[in-house]
Amino acid sequence: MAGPTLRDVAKRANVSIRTVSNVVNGYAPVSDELRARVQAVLDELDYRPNLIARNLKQGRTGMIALVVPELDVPYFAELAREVITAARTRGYVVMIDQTDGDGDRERELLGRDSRATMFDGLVLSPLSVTAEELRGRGNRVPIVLLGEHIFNGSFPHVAIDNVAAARDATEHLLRLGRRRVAAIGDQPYATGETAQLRTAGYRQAHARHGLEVDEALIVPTTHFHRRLGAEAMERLLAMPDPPDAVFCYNDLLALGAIRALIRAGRRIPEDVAVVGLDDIEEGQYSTPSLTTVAPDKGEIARRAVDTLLESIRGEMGAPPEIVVPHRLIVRESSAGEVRPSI
Amino acid sequence: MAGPTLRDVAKRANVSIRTVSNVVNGYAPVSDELRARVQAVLDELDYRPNLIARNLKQGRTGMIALVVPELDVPYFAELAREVITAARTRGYVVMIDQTDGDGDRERELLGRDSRATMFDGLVLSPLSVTAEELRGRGNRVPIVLLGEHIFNGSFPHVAIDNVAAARDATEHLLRLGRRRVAAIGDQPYATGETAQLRTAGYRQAHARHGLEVDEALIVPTTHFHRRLGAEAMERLLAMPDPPDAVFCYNDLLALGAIRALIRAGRRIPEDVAVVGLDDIEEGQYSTPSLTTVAPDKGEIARRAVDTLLESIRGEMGAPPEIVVPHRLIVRESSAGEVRPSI
DNA sequence: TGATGGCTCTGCAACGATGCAGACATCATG
DNA sequence: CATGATGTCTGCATCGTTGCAGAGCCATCA
Repeated sequence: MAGPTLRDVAKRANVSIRTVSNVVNGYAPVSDELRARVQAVLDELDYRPNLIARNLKQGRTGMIALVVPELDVPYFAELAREVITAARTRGYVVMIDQTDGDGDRERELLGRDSRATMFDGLVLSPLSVTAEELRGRGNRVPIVLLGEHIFNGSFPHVAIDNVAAARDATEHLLRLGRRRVAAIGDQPYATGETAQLRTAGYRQAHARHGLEVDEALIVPTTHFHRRLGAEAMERLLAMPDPPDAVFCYNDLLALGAIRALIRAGRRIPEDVAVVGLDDIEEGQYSTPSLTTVAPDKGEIARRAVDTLLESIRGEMGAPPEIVVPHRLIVRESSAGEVRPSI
Repeated sequence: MAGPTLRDVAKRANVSIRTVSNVVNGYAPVSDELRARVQAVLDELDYRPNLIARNLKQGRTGMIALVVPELDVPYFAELAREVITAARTRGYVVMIDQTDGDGDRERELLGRDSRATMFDGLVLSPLSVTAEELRGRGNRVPIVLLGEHIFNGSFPHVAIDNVAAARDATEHLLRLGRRRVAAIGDQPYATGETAQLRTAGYRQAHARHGLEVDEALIVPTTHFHRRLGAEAMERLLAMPDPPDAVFCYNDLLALGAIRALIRAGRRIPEDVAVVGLDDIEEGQYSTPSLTTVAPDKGEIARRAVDTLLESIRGEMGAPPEIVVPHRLIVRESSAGEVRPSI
């Protein structure tokens, strides 16, 4: 199973190991004649460099790790794709791991037996691990954080402006004349910073329009999955004074909500308009297609990888807080007629 | 940046490097007193083993690579999740790469500069690379193939029975009384083996029911994406005698077809019943929810990883052809009333 | 002719860990 | 007391590669 090494090639070609290495890498000058002879033996034995040995010598692996909560959540799958692509164009490959939103698994990464040392850097989309934990564990692997946890400037960090994104989504609904706009996805507890930022944006939009927020219209969910979106929508529909629009904190919640609305016989957007956030491809083909706030995922991935590589090269000053643009994409789920404002 | 090595710890604790290694690994007996002293220094310096060096010495990395066409295609995302999970429980981590269905990128894997040698094994879901190419390149990394390319027994191989799966889907529609069942997704060219197997199953179902296949109802597509499913459906609807059911070769095509049907004002399943294949989560929440043939993805992943690990340990005889079970899941897109057979 | 420089090519050491064989001390046994 | 067994601990070699310093050799030039 084990292939030939530089030594095997050297012996067969009657040259030094070093010369074979030079031929393989094209580093030092080698006469054409000798190069041809060595190359012939390389071909004959089908030599492949042992990358592990090379990595040890050079102190780098050319691999970065991407850690996300769940790879089969479309947002993360689409993001992972972009990260892999961005890394590839920069000469890196990507190991992917999932934490299943399990804080212990996130912390494992920082522990003594973590495989993190095999990677030149780490892109982490954290759910529950805190900045203190990250800092405490004197981990030696450069890290870039993704997503929207609030980190106090200790780590480089790439995200959209969540407050603005939620405000844009909500204002879109208010401008359409909707006056009872619900919000699905708040997470009013320690690890729910992202959700709380979105709730803040939702409130800002109301404030800008001089409207009171009906607290009963803010429905928390423990996760951002389709089923929970559907359940939340059902609860909203059971209210005596149900909403005429709903802003869901991600597209999956929105697609679940749409499903519940259709099952309940409501028309979208005539009876209830729906807006999501993430712009997953599924939302383009759902019925109705989904209005959403689209983060620039390619840009998130590229900035994250670039920042990580800077950090790996030791070129980084203060950890940057990178804000990536987003934009509202209006589709059928909110494109219905505008009702007259009161 | 570089952390302390065994040598640093040994020097500080006044013991041999070897003893520190023994403490770290718990290999050889070390007296309690000495162990405690060494452990204290390990903690003090926050020693982390250099996994690359360990890998070099042991000749293995504990990493396998998973190569899929597109990670943001839900089927592959869900499969990747299962592979990562299966690998983790067996002590491995997973590097993921995408080929974008580009044959050259698949072949790169086998080339001289491939990073494949960094991994203990490779799970490959090939689109265009052939068995000959795989065999030709004397690659030394154990491989397991996923998906349904026909490989002539040279490589271990995990897949569902595509003919049976397609037959089950088609028969389901025929049993509902549908008589003009279309097929979307044939690929009548070299790299379309999977699609061709599904077409064969589609024909078998018709034969079993003593029905002729209307060749005009078989619509090929170059890829298995939503947009192409919608376009194919539009073409079918434009026919003078349009279908009353459609079997799509994967769920994305089916979801695209559903989208086109709704836009055209057709009722599902009353006017046209739809069946997909893959059982991606999205199909549970679409409107209507999607009848589909579900491969056991967890089993595919587990068998693939187990087979790969056997191969890595050199315990493999003839390369196994593993067939994983599938089952039909009936949902709204085909659950409408049964028409009387003619 | 001898010094100089450039071009090739080589051997040694090192990256940081582990396998192996053996050294040494201690203790029990005949 | 000699012997062997046992339990700890150590040093050397090694995994396959690359960095470094330098050894030859030839041509050039004064």
